[in-house]
Amino acid sequence: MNLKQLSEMLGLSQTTVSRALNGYPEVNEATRERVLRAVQETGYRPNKAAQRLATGKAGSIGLVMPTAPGHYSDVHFGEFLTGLGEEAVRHDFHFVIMPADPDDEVGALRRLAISGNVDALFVAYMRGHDPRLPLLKSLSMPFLVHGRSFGTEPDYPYLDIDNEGAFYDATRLLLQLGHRHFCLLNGPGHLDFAIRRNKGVVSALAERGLELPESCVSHMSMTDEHGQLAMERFLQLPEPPTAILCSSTVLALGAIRAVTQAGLKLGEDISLIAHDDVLPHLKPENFSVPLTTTRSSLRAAGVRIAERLIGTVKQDGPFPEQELWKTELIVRASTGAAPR
Amino acid sequence: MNLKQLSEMLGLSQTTVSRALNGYPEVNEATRERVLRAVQETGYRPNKAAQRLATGKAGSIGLVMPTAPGHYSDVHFGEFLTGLGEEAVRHDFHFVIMPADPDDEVGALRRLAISGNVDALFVAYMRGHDPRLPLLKSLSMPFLVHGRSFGTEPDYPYLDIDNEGAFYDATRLLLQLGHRHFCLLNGPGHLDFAIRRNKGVVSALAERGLELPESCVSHMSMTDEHGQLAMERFLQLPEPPTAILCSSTVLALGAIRAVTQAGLKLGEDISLIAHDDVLPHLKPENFSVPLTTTRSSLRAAGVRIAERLIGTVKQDGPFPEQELWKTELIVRASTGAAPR
DNA sequence: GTTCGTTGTCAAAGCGCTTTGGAGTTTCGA
DNA sequence: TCGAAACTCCAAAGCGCTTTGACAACGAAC
Repeated sequence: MNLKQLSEMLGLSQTTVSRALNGYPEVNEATRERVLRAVQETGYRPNKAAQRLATGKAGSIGLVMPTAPGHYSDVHFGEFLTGLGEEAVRHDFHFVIMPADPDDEVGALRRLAISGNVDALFVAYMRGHDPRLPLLKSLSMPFLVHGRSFGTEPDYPYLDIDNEGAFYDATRLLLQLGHRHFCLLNGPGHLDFAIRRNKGVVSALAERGLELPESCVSHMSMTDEHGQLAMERFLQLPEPPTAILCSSTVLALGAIRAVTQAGLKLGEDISLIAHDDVLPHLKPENFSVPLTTTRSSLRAAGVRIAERLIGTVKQDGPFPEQELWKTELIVRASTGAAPR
Repeated sequence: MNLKQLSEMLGLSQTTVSRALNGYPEVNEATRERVLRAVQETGYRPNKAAQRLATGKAGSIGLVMPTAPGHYSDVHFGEFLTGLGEEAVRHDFHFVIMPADPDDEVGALRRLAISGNVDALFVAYMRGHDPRLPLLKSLSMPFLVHGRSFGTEPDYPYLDIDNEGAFYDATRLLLQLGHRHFCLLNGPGHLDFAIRRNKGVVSALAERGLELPESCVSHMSMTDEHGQLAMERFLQLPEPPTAILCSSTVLALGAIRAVTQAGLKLGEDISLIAHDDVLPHLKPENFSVPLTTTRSSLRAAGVRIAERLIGTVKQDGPFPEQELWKTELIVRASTGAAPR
């Protein structure tokens, strides 16, 4: 069933039917209702490709999903996507996901943009000096980035959390508890959030005249396995840490395993604060020793980003160009006074 | 830059340029190279919407993502998607993801199909008597389901793992170890895999004249929190279990927490076998007591499904209509002889 | 009675691509 | 030398929709 058939069936022109469907005023209410009823009965749905071709819009936002045989799927990605979807469904928007080799993200993004398949772009996993930013700016298509790109002028629309502040606050709390030996279990070093969290820790330590030696920082993709490995290494250090900052509850999972296996008690021998993205399957309050965390909901960020992006496409704006969300520091049992 | 501009630039007709690009034989090799070079230089990319309108195909597979404010994002979903993507990227296919209220999955699927946005459909999270199946069959669009639908004639293309066999084997192993009191920590009861795993356990027990009382089965969405709750309940039973079958390593995470907190030793006081989807962030060999599992890679299933689906669209087939993958039973330390 | 807005409708152009049905050139065997 | 068979290439139609510009029909205003 297409427009032509529908309009012939109704004895109307395609113009009138189209207008009736799209809420234009210059059509008789009786006619409009007749059309609407026919649509109900026939189950007619406009062909999106044709609609897009004619209008240039089709209610979709595009994103690139890095993927390759050895590439870890990221728990955080799914959670974020759910947030995006939660909002998108309210506006009858959909996503076009272009899988891409991690080495070719820029190319994939360009292809996606000029494929004419999407109205707006979303990018995440920002890196320092991210090469996608210049491309996005040159594209004349709405976009929004989740996170920021360290080292790039922040003159692009983004939504980020205050990673530096979160880890600054967390470190400060641990310092107040008397800790002096810190380790940072961070995400991949080229990612923006990792850079900023690092910075937060370093500057809090610097206020007390302390440093964060390179041997006390680990940069790895955020799986529990990596958490365990890194933690085991930390515990081998000549001066083992009593305080751990951790970029994800997933990493913490592994790290705590290493702590326990070393016969140490979390919250007593060693304190740990992790960043909590509020993953529904991994709640910090459910850890055997409940985790002190910096918290910010990844899903909520997804919802908000979809809201802004869709609003921009529909020109519902104006939206703030840039948003920086504060995190909450929630104290539970995994932090305690430094052992002496 | 569009076809018209490109062809004018080259002094050729649109026909010839189009044919040169799409590998048709009736074009001079020299001309083809000239076209290809121009494409390189200008960065021309055909408009997908137009392509789709003209051909009816556009290299995309569609799926519905259930999502709502209270709805759990599923770790398994992300992992599976990564698998799909891994294969799709090789064929320059992309996904169209339509988020939908969980109550309206059938409607969303229909809308997605007749939107003309996709060449093929994929569905998962199959339920018993799944209402999407009749729709799919009536749609005359290629589709593939992950899993099966209990109670429906299996006359549709699917890829599934042998859930019943897996849990039958697992139960049998535990029986051989002397266990007599079983509990099953299963996924949501309306889902097909949960039904079949239940069946596997029941039939293995029946061979020994044992039953699985309703109080010994839990049906919950697969989060570690639910795992803990259910396990706590099991441990309160007048006759507490010594053997646990568990539908996911995520559930196992919580269950083991409950076991430990109850002062019981995994692999001694209580044995547990979990199904392992090979989630990269949750490896059974890394649990404090390594987990005995039935294993089948979710990502591999994603790759295979994309392969079949894309092959069908491109008519590369023939592919087997139905595939049933065996799982592996891998024995680690979480299973041991029944305590007496 | 003519003129002028309104209102409701339509025919046709156009979005960027593929594909059908030729048509002009060469090539080659008879 | 000629006609048939390749080779190359092209003009135009068509995919299903939106949107522009025009046109009747109808009162209201002059």
